[in-house]
Amino acid sequence: MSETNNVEQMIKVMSRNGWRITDQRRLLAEIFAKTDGYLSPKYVYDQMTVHYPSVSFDTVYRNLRLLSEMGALEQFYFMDGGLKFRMNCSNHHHHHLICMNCEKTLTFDYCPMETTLKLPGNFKIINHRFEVYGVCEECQESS
Amino acid sequence: MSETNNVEQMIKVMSRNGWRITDQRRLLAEIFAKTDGYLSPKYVYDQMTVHYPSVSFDTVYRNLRLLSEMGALEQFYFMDGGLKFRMNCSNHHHHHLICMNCEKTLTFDYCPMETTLKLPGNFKIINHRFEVYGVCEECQESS
DNA sequence: CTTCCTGCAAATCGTTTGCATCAGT
DNA sequence: ACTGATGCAAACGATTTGCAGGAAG
Repeated sequence: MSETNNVEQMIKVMSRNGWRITDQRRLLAEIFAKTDGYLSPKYVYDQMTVHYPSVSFDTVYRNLRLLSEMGALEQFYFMDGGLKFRMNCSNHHHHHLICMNCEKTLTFDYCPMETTLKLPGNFKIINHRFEVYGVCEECQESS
Repeated sequence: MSETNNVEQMIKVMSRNGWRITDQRRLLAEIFAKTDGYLSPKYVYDQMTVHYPSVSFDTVYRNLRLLSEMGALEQFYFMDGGLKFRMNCSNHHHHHLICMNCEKTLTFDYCPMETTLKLPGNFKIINHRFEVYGVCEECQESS
């Protein structure tokens, strides 16, 4: 099944970059593999303590940062400025549709920069950000 | 001139909401009136200390927050998660083109949500965010 | 004169760092 | 055995809060 594949792929990325595969890192990979959507450091920490009560917050942070530096995770600041991480689907450009309640995240391919966009000034465009926020079907039902 | 108008308008908003007009708040209004673009709390604080060396950081924060709560300022988290404020042009929907060097900000009216946008899931759309980041003409020249 | 605003200091939150110990290779 | 990873505690930056004195209405 693909969850296991995702775990193995993340493990492989770490190995390839010369990292040691510790229990904490394997657990981290599993947590991200079984969730679609952005996770906060706190959520990841809470999940880890379930199976591994002695993990420390800084280990979570360290590994989250290292994993995003090597491209296995995507890093992202939410509308409220909070930092989140998710598995990287780096192979294609995309944007996100985010549930404001459960924070489940779906990707979609439409990109406003692909249209001929008339922008003011003579900026050299470098980057852009486009996200849609809403409430997903399940969260609408359960309210 | 319009800078003065903007100051008077912000002062009026504060008065109308039953706030006292202190020197610090007048100065705050002047700083925002003479700058287009997003300002960080630190920048605002530095500007205030120029004419008012004894202001404290928490007064700046308090007033920035109060001014955005009553709608005179717009609040915004940048790509790097940093908090910024700017005068509110609330009368029309718009998005921003932001210089990554000097952080000057231009507004533009194009909105990707106005097109017929095919999104996955059955989300109830509530909000969206679209920003373009680049380098403005002046900053391109001076590099 | 009353109430709100300010400035100080201290608290808080999220994140990072230094260091001694521990575990993967 | 060697080196990198962990956990602890402490540092850190950004923001918020409690409180006593000071200024706006």
